[in-house]
Amino acid sequence: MNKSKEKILASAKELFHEYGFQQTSVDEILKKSGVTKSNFYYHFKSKEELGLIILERFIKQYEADVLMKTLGNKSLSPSGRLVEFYNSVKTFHRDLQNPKGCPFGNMAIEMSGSNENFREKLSAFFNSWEKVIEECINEGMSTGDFRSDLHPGVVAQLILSHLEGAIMMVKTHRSIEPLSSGSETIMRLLKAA
Amino acid sequence: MNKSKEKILASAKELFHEYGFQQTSVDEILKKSGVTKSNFYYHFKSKEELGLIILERFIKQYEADVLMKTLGNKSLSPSGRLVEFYNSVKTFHRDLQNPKGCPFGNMAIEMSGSNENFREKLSAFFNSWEKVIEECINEGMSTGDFRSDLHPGVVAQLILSHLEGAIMMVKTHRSIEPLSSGSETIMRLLKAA
DNA sequence: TTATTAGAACTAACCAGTCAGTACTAAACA
DNA sequence: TGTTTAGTACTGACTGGTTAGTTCTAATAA
Repeated sequence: MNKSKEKILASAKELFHEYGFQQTSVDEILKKSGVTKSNFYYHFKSKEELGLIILERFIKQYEADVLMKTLGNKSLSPSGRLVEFYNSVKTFHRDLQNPKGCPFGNMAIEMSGSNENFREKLSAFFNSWEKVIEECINEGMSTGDFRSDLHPGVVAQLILSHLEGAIMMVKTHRSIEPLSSGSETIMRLLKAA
Repeated sequence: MNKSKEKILASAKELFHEYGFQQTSVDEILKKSGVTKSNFYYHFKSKEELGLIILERFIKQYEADVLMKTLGNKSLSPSGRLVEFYNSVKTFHRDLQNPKGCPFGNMAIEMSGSNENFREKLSAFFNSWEKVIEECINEGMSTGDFRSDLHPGVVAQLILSHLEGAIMMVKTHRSIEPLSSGSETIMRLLKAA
């Protein structure tokens, strides 16, 4: 059931990632999904509502499919988890013919200045993402995986900031290099002496 | 002379930074600058041409007013230059009531996927920015300011990626903290043992 | 004279969003 | 059994407004 609604969600998710929220018109979503405009407004009260629903879904999916399976994988060592996390991010961005950037980072830059609903959701998600990294770093400092002369929270913040910036560079230079070489350097800088 | 042209350039520069290129209409630029539409198209053949000219000007201004005066200030030690650079970036973003993000990073995310002219200019600028950082790091490794067990180019790339990501976080969280604490951590990680 | 500016009317495409009405299904009723 | 009712999903035509860009005439400044 709700075949049209799911088609809209799937098409819009792709278009928002590739072109951004504001640069994607409702008509383009309609064209891609093959749904009529009136049906669209039967399922969603506005384009903004659709965008927020897609963002929420994407966050939940990312937490379950990426964060929990890499940074939260307790069967690996803390440094092994971080490496796995970087690998999955690299795979996500390398598989694209022309890199579309981080869905969350793109939206944060595009929407934070003009829409508080998007900004608040993204700010909260970045915080929780940071927390997941922090836990991994904290454990790695105990086990001796990582140097322990820094605050885990500060290191986690640095890792996430760097990741978002590196993905921006991947998109701008059309090359995976800034992410792969940057993540390797982060791993080296974090190694215990 | 060219009073109208300069007014257009100044108004559009601010609007592009605050709302982005695509989200700023020509009519809004006209309203802010007090120039008529026919006059606008007398000076610029299109909105895209205006955007590219503003980007070029902004790059040159940034290289002269920020990069050369901080990272290129040979009267300071290499680590002193890097600290000065971070200070000037922090000041730029802290002075804003609500942070608008990095003009170059914003534009890179907004335009890289849809306009090759913007993407190429931004990619080239990020490369040259990286080179300026690399020179400072390289010299700092010789003087003993920085640890020298890493390639200066790779470190420079990491610094720039992190900076852009941190500014994204400043914009999203509406707080300067990710940038100030991140830059401090970078300085610590780079210190010679 | 030549460069610049003003003004206003215009186009064609696009924008988000609305509307009255249709089609189908399934349960409730009599 | 046949009839009513209700909810869900859907449609095509439409509205009012905005977009970048054009075309004209006429005034003003260097």
